[in-house]
Amino acid sequence: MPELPEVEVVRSGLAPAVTGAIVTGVEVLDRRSLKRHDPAMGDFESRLAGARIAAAVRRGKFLWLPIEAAAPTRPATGAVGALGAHEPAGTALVAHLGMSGQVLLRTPDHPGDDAHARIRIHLEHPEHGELRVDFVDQRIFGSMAVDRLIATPDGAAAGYSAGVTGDWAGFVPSQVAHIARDPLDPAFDVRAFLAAFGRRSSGVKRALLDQGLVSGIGNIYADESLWAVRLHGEQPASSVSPRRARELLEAVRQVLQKALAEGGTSFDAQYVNVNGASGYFAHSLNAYGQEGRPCPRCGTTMVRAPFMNRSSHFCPRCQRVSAPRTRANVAG
DNA sequence: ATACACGCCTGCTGGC
DNA sequence: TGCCAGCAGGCGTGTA
Repeated sequence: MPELPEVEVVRSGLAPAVTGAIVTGVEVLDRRSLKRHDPAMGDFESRLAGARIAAAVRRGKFLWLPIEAAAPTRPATGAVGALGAHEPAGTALVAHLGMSGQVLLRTPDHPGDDAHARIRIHLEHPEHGELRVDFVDQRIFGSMAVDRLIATPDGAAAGYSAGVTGDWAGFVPSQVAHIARDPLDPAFDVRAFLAAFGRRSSGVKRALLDQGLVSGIGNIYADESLWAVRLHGEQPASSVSPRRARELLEAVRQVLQKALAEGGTSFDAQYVNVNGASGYFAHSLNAYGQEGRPCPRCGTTMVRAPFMNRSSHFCPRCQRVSAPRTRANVAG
């Protein structure tokens, strides 16, 4: 369930069940799902055993659960607030769903019959009792890892956690540090984004998909956002005026928020929330997967074109590559 | 720093 | 029926 709305659906479903819970057991059924776990952190299972989960946080498509270890693993010298900007501040269980990952919340007696269950985490929650979190991932592009938390450069909360805050709030897993804030993050720097966007010579779609520039957007929501503002994905980002770039950003925000309100996009049972239920945004798609159908705006037949080893979907009439901005046509 | 090709995995679909 | 190419919502690395 890869893009921001789908990951947020998982985060919000997970949060009330796991916050405050203690890890009572970890089963790694396929170690390939630990490919992003740094062995220098120690054994994945024993790092988690006995830990208490403090929250569920998301930035872009990354999800993490800050944890308090069973026993202190660092000297209690100084308060958390006194930590230097680059000092480790605890750890987190990091999850990325890749292309086909699911995080399913279950009762402990749920049959473990998923063909692609890779990791099972057993929890004891003070109010909800025993729970099980199953990480299911057909293609194994996703992963789980225990990672150290490092301070955010801007000091702001590292990601979205629905207002739940703690000492971990200004800290991001080291493997997520290079990921830009997402467009729904209150600390998202619009001016910095517009400046960086305007310096890109590559097409606007490639720029939207660059998680180091702006996170959370994948192929579906890139196509939807570009359709909304009538931009062709191959239009060089540097040729788009700041005003148009701002409109694009606003379209991205609206598309993500609408998808989130509808529970995300599901095409099949592969993409579900923590209870295994599908979202409804697929019914609201205007561009993605609409090739051969009329453009909802102008009626022209929508097309699909190869793009970065996958596909772009757009209206050939509404969305055309325009001439680069020159001094002449900017002035005129 | 940015830009781009490629690899990582499994399973389904459509064409032959 | 069988086989195989092509396709799928993502990210990291290596190379210029």
